[in-house]
Amino acid sequence: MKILPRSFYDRPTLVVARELLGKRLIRVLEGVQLVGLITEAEAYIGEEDLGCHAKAGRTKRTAVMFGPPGHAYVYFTYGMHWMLNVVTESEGFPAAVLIRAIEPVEGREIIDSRRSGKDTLGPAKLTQALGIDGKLNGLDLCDPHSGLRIEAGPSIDDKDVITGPRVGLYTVPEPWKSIPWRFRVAPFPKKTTKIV
DNA sequence: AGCACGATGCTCT
DNA sequence: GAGCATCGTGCTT
Repeated sequence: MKILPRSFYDRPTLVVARELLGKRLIRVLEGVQLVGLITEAEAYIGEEDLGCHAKAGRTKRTAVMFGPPGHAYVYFTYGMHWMLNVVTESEGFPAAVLIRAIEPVEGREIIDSRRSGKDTLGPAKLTQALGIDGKLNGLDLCDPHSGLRIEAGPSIDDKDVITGPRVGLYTVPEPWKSIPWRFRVAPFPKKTTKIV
């Protein structure tokens, strides 16, 4: 119900990436609401960041990142995968947060069937699970009637947040390759620790 | 459990 | 024409 306002996104990208953890990602697909809690995100910040698509400047593909905050930047890669990002910072400054993983909390049956019972921990996995593709590029996430939007969710304590280098930037030079702009919620323990 | 690899097409040089 | 902000499979330990 509490949709995140545009001011949430109009802030430093690292702050937005951290605070997106635990938020409710809502996708309305064929009239059914699917919801996942965001559990992993990465920041891509400006033309100086050589891991960010905006390093190439303003192109047809990166135009959305240069636009106003609170919109979806959805792009296609590896010949088969869609990636979901949310645009951050003021209009004119290209930056975004890649959503890398969700934990399904609503519409699980549909999500599971779209994933053939497999997990949603991975940027291409969650877009497949929620039916997100290039048609949603540029969509306003702050519009309560959008088929894709983000609402407030459970707060995540700092002690449960793990940071580290962004994933998959094999040929990106330092310091961008290793800079710790990845944020994820510590995995829920599968087993209680064995006491001897 | 961990690594290597192929799939597959769009974007920018 | 090269390079991808990846995933699933299949093979090795």
